[in-house]
Amino acid sequence: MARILITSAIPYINGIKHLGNLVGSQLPADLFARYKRARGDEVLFLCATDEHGTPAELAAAKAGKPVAEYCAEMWAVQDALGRGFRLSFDHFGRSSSPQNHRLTQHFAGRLAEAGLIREVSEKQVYSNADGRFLPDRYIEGTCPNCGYDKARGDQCENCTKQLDPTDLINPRSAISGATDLEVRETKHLYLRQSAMRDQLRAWIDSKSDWPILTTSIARKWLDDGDGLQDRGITRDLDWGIPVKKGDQDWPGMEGKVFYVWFDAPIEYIACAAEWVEAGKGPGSEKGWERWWRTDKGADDVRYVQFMGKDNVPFHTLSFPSTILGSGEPWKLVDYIKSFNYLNYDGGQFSTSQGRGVFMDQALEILPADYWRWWLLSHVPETSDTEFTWEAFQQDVNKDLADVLGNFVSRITKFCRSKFGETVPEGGTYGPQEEALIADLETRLRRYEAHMDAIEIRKAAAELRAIWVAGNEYLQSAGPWTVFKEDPDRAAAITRLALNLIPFYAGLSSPFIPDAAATMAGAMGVDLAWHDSAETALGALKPGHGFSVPDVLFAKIDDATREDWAARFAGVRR
RNA sequence: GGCGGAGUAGCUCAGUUGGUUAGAGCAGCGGAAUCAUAAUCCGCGUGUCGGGGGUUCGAGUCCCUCCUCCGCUACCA
Repeated sequence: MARILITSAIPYINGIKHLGNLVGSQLPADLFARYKRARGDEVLFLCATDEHGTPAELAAAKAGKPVAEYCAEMWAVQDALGRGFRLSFDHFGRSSSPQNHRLTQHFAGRLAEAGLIREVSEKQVYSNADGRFLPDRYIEGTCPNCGYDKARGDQCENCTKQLDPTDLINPRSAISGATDLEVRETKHLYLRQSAMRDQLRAWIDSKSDWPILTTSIARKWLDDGDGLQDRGITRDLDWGIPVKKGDQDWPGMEGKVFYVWFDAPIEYIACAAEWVEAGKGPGSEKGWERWWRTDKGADDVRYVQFMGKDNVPFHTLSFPSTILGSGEPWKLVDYIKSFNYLNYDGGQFSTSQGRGVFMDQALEILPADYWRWWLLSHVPETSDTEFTWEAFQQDVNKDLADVLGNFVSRITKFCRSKFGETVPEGGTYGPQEEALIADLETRLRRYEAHMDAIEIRKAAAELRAIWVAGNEYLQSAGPWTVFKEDPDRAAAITRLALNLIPFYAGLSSPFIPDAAATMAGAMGVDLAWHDSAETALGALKPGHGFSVPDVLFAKIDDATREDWAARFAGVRR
């Protein structure tokens, strides 16, 4: 039994995530976690909310709430939506947790002792009206290059020229519009990533099995320009983890907090501690260390991270710098699965424009399984991919309703009408059944291989082919015709077809857990993964009772699809 | 501008280290069947593999160049 640690990139606290966010990390991570658990591995699957930073403070202010209260509420919303999508986190934590405070401060202290932290005094724009320092992109003004009047302090969107906030003509706060800005001196801590460059490169180079998307981004940062740059890890904000060296104060850094990208990945570790302290893990207080400390039992753990491509630099460079730089035996990631973007009907999903489908809306209109199946079978693994309502309707109707749902319906109803609601007795499996079993055995091996390799689209295609094989068999065996001449033979065919349902339920459960549970329940068995088609297809014995389930997947009709397409069009540019 | 990714059938996408007639699903057309959610099964694919040039006995696959789209560009996260 292998031990697998799985983390999904942690979603930012600021608002409800759209389906593009979901499919880019949490959903594929959940698929893998469910699969590995089904195969009998010991899995710890963690996710959390990423709560710190300027956008959280601003969102809270907009909502008229203290930031801690706002984050607590949004955490509850995201937690509920995650459960709605059947995301099977062992724990859904918060980067603002006391555990993360302690660990983040611990890592900073270790890095300081190792000489990997330097203090930098720098000038930053302060807005008196807003009472806060402004990140470069929260400053707007006129571009000195092209005259565009909504240029941001880091870059002009119009002419793409990179800017410094002091370059802007008539600068103003993007938050309030205030022009009462001044440049102030402030002191910050920098993580000396440049000193870690060779160590990081050697580590990246050793990962020959990683996707090109992952390693190429990492190498670009290592080699671009002057090479890997040191990175500021503190901010002048109220909401965050106070800057400390372990449990000691950090002279000169009073009132400052760690940068969200410093503390967010550490939450992967802290989340395991939250899991234990919430009483969900092993009893001992330090039980989480057997997942995270190679000197305390984590040496046999395989750690797999899931994330969108925009997160790769932080997971291949910044977070490993933190871990390696600590000099302590923390578990490093073994495999990074990164994803491209899902586009929405010819453009991007857009939170700010309300364009696309958001997690809460998706669950309002359809059960989670529909979304899980479509999103996972179209997950943007090798390139960006496209969501359209027409494709969604067609694919879901065909795959779930026609191929899988109807298979369950046709055989259970056929059996009920000819033999009653028990697995029929009589006849034996012959050459047709042996051929089917052999075919399924081959397909099952391929399906497992794709799932093990986290080749999600290929796995989905193979699973679908396994469903199709049931219809092919039924069609060629034709029990409805055979029944008239040879009821015993029809009974054997029906018995095998009924046995496919629990088999399909197990194999399908990582993709469509609710329907899988319904299928197993209707057949009066526990949901289980079957390693062998031959064993699985003889599991239900003659006389075993079952019930005809309700329609597993109702079809989406054209009028409904058009209605949704109009409702979620949002505002186009 | 720099770096990275992508451009393959009407649509969404596969195409390992270059090797026989470039594949799958959907959509479309034809047929079979009638157990079933009018659901299934079988058959049918000449597409300038973004354009151009090159290497090679042979290129979707390697090299050069150009075009288009997307992402990142270190103070959004």
